[in-house]
Amino acid sequence: MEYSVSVRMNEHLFLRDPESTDLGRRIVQQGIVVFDELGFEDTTFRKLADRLGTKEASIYRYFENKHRLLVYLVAWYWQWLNYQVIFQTNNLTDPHEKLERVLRVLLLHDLSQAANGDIDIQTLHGIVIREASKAYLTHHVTDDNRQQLFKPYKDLCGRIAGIIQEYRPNYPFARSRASSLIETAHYQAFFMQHLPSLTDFGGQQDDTDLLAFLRHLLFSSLDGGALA
Amino acid sequence: MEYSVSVRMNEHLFLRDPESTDLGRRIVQQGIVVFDELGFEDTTFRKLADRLGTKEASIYRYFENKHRLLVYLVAWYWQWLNYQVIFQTNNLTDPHEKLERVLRVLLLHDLSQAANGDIDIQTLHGIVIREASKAYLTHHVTDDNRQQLFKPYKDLCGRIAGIIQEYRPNYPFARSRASSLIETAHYQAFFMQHLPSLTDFGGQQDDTDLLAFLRHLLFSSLDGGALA
DNA sequence: ATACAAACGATAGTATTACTTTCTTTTCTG
DNA sequence: CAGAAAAGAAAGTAATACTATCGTTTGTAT
Repeated sequence: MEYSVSVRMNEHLFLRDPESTDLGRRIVQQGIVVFDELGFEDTTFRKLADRLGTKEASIYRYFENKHRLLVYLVAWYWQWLNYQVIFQTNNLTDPHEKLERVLRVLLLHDLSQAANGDIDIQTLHGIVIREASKAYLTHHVTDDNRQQLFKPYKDLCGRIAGIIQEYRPNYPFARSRASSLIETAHYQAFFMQHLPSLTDFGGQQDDTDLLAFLRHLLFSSLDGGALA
Repeated sequence: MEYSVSVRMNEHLFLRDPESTDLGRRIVQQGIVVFDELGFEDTTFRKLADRLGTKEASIYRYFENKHRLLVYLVAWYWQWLNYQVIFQTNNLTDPHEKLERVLRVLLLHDLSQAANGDIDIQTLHGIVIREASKAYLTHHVTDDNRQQLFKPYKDLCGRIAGIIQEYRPNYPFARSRASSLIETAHYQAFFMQHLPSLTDFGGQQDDTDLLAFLRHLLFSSLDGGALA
């Protein structure tokens, strides 16, 4: 069973394609490790270069700056996740069951073994939870958007919104419902770990309760009654 | 009618209380303007100092760094909002009506005139939408939390969760529901403005539809049926 | 009115960051 | 095996994120 995805990434996401060379792949792989260990703010290309036994200048040949590296990693994650959603819902007919699978994919349930080459999905998931919103919460979001940097995220939202429409054709907020589902899954996971009093599942390792919350929130909004 | 709130802010939020001096108040007031114009990343104390006709060193006497200034502004906003929720729901008995008011407060409906001294609430609201999550999405969130920097946010969530419990005593996710309500209100507003295809109210000025979405999402989750 | 402290202004200095440039050597490819 | 692409190495620059010191102003208590 080979899950390896080799989707082509948008050219604006890098200066030189990191998938094309050994150093490039190591930058991405160790980039994930360094972001995870130091956090986005404290990460520098210098530190990453030291860890790779190379020089800053070499990394700059692949990515304009660390923000672009983050955007690349996050985009890669969304593309991978979109693929997982396709894979897990393809053979299903019941939209309810499809949404159930989407929920599990978002929490990376049963996907840890879906290893992909040298990318550590679990660690990348953690980075997405803590750092992904910094990819778009910038002053230059409009320029970045014009360069299609967020297309993978939009594609994933679009796909989930499509399933929502299948499940309930008259629901008028499919896109917002999809994006809020993804976002809610992530910061609730963050709160659960770091600011537990903002959740009802404080300090748990297991995300069974988080899944229950998301499931109830999703289906009650779709099954529920009166819409303005 | 005087809305002016003079709540005491947590001492860990600053080095010297900015409310105690003229320069301090101007740092806060112009800090909002500069964060709004340049965004958090491109803001520096140097630029803020230039605009104030003072020096970096003077600002450092009030705030350890710009992250702390952001945390201060965001905390101020949550405190102010919490006060508004209290004010707007105090005389009400119907929890449904209370939640309706909460929704409107979150979107700053009918509050623009609730001016507060030299703080521009509308602009601060914009900063909270774009930058607030950077206050806690850091590597040092646990230390910051230990210093109670996020207490105002927690207090607001706690208050809203309390109203949710009043409305539906058996709902098991009141805290998560409250925090996800606040977060959803904010990034949907951000998406609406900057990444409209992630929402169903693309590019609108008016947030009537956003309010409708949030209302439906909230009440369907609370009025809805079966809970696991 | 004066004395004392607190606040502010002004200057300078440091380590680090976020790059860019250039040139040489290695590695890959046809 | 020739040429191109990639990587290594060294150096440099402007800006950032502070810290330290010291003199002057301003506010406050007596």
